[in-house]
Amino acid sequence: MNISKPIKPTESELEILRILWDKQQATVREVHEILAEHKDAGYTTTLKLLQIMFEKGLVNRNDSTKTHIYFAAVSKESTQQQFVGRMIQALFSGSPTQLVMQALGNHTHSKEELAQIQELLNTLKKQ
Amino acid sequence: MNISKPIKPTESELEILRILWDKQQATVREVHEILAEHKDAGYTTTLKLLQIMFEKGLVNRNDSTKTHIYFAAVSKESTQQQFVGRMIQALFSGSPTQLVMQALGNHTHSKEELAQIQELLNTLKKQ
DNA sequence: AATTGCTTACGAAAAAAATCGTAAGATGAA
DNA sequence: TTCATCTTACGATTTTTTTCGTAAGCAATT
Repeated sequence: MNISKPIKPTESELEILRILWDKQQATVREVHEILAEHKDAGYTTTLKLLQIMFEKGLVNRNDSTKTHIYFAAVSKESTQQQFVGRMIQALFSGSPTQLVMQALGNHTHSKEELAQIQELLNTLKKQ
Repeated sequence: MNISKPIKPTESELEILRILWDKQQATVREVHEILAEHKDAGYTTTLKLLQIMFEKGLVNRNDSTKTHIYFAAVSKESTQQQFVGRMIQALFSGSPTQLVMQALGNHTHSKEELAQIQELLNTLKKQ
């Protein structure tokens, strides 16, 4: 059980994690190619970032092959939770409800999505 | 109409904005005293931060008195919106619903709060 | 074997953010 | 007036994050 305090990914690290969550695994080049679509930094920048993330324990890698393969070492869910919690503290006076209201009221949701939220809400009300 | 792109406050700037939103206005010393409860940095650090925020347009100040008085120049609401939007993009694949589900399901809400959410949900469903 | 092109490692520079030290002016009390 | 205290301004340092240049190894092709 590794209950060490969660490492907070930086902005750029988050971009990379996003890619890894999406693809499950990727080489530096693959990550870099995707990043390059939106921002422009050199290949070694991406490499270095991945290496730092590896040291921090944000990602794992398989280096049995010459071209290493990287995986996210932190789950999307726990990272989401970490950031949402942070945001609730920093911007919503510690009130999760206020965040829900804001995300619900100021963004569009399809009929199906509203139904999905309703379902969760029903479950919560029963407790 | 000032539609210049929103300045993204840094972590420390956010802490200060929080105080200003709460108190409406404050002197550097007041802000500093409150900050000092939780983190420890010198007075001039707080002063400098406020000065930088003033240059960026995050706060305004009344300097007609020797001891300047600072106000938030950006609203809590728009800043919340900015950060929530960012988070939806960065961590929830652009889906506001997913954020709602997470904030709803993984945090506790009182009976009254759930009712409040239900109310908003009803309004949205009618549209 | 030599060349080309890819890879990792790694130190170091650049940029951004946070912190602090010091000077100088104002104010009020001694 | 003089001293102590508080204030702002501001340059400089420190710390964190991001970016890059270069060296060295490996593999395929010539």
